[in-house]
Amino acid sequence: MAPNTADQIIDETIRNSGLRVTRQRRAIYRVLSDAEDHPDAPEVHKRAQASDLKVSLATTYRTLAELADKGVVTRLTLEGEPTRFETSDAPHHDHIIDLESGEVVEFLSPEIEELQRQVARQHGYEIVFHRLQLYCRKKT
Amino acid sequence: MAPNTADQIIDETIRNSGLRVTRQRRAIYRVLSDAEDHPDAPEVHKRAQASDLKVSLATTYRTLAELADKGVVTRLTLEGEPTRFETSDAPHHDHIIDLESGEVVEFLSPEIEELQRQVARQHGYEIVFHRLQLYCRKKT
DNA sequence: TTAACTGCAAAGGGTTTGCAAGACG
DNA sequence: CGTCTTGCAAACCCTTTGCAGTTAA
Repeated sequence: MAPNTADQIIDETIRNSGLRVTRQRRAIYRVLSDAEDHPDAPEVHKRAQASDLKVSLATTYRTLAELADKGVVTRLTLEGEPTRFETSDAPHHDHIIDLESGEVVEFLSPEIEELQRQVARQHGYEIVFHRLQLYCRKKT
Repeated sequence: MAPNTADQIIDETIRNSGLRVTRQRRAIYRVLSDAEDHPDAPEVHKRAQASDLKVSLATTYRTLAELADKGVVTRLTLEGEPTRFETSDAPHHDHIIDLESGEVVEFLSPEIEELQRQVARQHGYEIVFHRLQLYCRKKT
């Protein structure tokens, strides 16, 4: 029977990735699940603290790295700032970064994705993953 | 009268960016000028040493940062590795990263560029700069 | 001459790791 | 219970910085 509550889904996600389910990992993954934005590791740590449990910063880094390696979480590496994280459950998307506010907007462009595949193919490659970031300012 | 030797062009480039021309900066910029690949700062330092002159690592970092801020040099920020550098004199291009060998291949796609502009516009933005990286493996 | 630049060595910031104690399965 | 995980603190790596001496213009 399929899991039905958010918590069950979280546990399942962690377990399916081959890791033991611990309170710390649950708390960390939930932070990303709930996040509207794209927090970095210290920020995830801070939010995880806000729950009942005490999670160390080391465990936060370790867990984020593990989950990212398992593909359950995605690293967002921006120019000149610490790595941010997001869950991988949303469909694939890329990012617009507002240079003034730092806000990050997600977008999806199947046309660009297709052209990327073509470009890669022309060079004898196939894409494993890609990063597309548009550093923008609000149009006047 | 326009500069005619490679060395004169290098000096001109540095001077035009508003910086004094020093032997260190000349050596550092020349390393990037000559590079076929995309070296990081310690590698640029190592190559600059290979010339006559002794350049410190601190100066290498400082110079690369200055030249990047002036737009003469471009930072290449890849996933999980130190920042690499390239001169900005080549026309704009994006990068394919070979995950096996670490090799970086440059490519150009006006179609993708145009689609990017459209996407940004749809979200009320205009692009200041962008990064597109295709992490690939050789097609079998 | 004098403001800009360099080298050195020490500091910094983000991230990782060794180890002993604790918890999941 | 055995193994995986955690917390702590120390270590790490890449990069930046303060300062005294040097150099381009």
